[in-house]
Amino acid sequence: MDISIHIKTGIQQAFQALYNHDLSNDSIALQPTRKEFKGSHTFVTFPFARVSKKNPVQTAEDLGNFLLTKTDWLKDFNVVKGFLNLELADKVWLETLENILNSDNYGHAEPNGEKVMVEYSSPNTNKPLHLGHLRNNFLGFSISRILEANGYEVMKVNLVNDRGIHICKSMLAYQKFGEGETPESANIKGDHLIGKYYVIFDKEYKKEIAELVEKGQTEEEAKKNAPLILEAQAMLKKWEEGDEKVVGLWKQMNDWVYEGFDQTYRQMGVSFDKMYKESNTYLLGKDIVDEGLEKGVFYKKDDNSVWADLSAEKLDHKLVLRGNGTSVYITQDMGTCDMKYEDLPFTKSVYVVGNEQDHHFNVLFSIMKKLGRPYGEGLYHLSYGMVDLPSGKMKSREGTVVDADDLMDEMIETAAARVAEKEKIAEFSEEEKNELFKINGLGALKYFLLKVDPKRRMLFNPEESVELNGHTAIFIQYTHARASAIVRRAKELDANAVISTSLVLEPAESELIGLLYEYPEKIQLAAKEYSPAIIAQYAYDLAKSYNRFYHEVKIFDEEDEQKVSMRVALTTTLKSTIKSALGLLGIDAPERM
RNA sequence: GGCCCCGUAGUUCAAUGGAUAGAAUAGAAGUUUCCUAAACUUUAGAUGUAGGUUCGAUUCCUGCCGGGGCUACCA
Repeated sequence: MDISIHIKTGIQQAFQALYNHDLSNDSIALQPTRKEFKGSHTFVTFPFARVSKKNPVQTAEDLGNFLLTKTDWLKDFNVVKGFLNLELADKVWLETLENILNSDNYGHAEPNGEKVMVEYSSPNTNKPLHLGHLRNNFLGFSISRILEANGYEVMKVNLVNDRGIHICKSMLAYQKFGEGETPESANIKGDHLIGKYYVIFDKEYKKEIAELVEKGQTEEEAKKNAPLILEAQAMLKKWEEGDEKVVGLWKQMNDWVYEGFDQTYRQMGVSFDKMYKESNTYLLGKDIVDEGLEKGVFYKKDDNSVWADLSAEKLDHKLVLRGNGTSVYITQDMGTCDMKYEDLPFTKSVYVVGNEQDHHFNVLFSIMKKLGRPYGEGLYHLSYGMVDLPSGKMKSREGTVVDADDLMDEMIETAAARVAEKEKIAEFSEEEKNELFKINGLGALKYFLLKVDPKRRMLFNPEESVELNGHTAIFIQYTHARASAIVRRAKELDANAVISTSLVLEPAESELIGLLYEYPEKIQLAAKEYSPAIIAQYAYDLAKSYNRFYHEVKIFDEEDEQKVSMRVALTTTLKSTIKSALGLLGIDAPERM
């Protein structure tokens, strides 16, 4: 049972009794009391002065007195200006703590019957994943976990861009310069091998352009006339016609790439329930164009091209079918929308895609709504900003792209260097050590990328992210490990982790429970706002509060048996909530480190 | 040009329209070598700019300045 339910119901009753006014549940906003005042929950009365027809202070006094006399969960209250600060009775805290302890999946909602599809990752099969993909994958995976915790049935999907001219570029370069090389023979991951040939294509292509320019062509002409690009285009045409040789090569190279991706995804700790491939979806959507014409959502120009007029939404006019009857990107996306809905009749569909496509999704969603799709209102673009590095911007053309595999390896190495110097893990086996370093390194990476508001462009500092102190995953993981140590020791001592209701809470303890009570609400909020950043902040707040709590408790633990068991109960609770919060971010919480 | 996003301590990030704008890190001063931690305490330091809306604005609205993105019959 959530504490705030008590309070909200009480306030509703008070408004009914005092002012004969029905207050809706949604209009009651409670906020944590500032630490310089007594109390845990604060109700702001300014907005209700016109209902009570009294000044905010008097309103707060009246409410406080009503709650104190008519309910049994309030210990005391104080009023500062229009702020009503509530001090809850000890039994409320104790009940809460007991609930948390007895609940298997505290903070997780019951199934709500709604289905949601989350699409993320969206790699191209012509090159390996890079730093930007890391933010994408972590966001997508974390959002999926958060939605699940909120009771949604979630389907995670990945729409792979496995066809098109850029794929042909890699294929062509391989055909010309590959000499039958394979991932095994070259001893590199499949996706890296393909990426290598994509770079080779670009290099050779540039050479050809330079030659043509020297012969008098303009740069623009040269780009169009270079033999390599013409060959690549011819290859794409053959692929579309189903040419056996081309398709065979395509399949072969795709297999290599997918093998490489699998490895990368496993390392990231993300997974998908279904893979979609553009080679299967790129022809979808033409029937929707016809439908849109019938419904008057689209119109046809003289040259037969089909357009959507979205000028009313400030989105201008958008082409949805070329004059020659072939589709554009958005045609395919419209079709994919419907296809997804057939796979899972969702109420929400989340697209985790970079903010450079904000406009595209505005257009797509607007069209689907106009077409009257039942899921139209549930379409959501989880847009995120670019990730910068201290060294500067990433540019694929200039070879300054940070490879995801390399970065993850480096993170693990750095974490190993930091954690190993602590000499606290001397008794660990090599295997245990490596496992721990992996958990630390990848946790640090995930946490750092997730703690920032997704829509903001952010700076990723690898060094800072693996600090043992500060706002980092390792700090939180370490807190979890310490909590685990206390619980372990308590078990050895046969200390009973049951709460005695006669206990009086020390300030540090009630503060800690006060933090814990907010947990379900935080998750709820995060799901609504699609923000793992809030979960990250919360995990950190918990870990930090543990330091204060720990020092307070230490003073008592030899003399006062009861306080020891309270400490164990609190520690157990803290441990499981930290673990749960980290779990929502896709981060492991080690038992020992 | 039009449209969208972002501007908060030196730096990296917070803040459902609420109280004195929070953390972390770097800096300054002090205590300690005990707890699985070079830790703990104290201190200094910020809302780009000009208006507007209201009991109250980092938050909402308008102009300006700065950064980024989009504005393809590319995907």
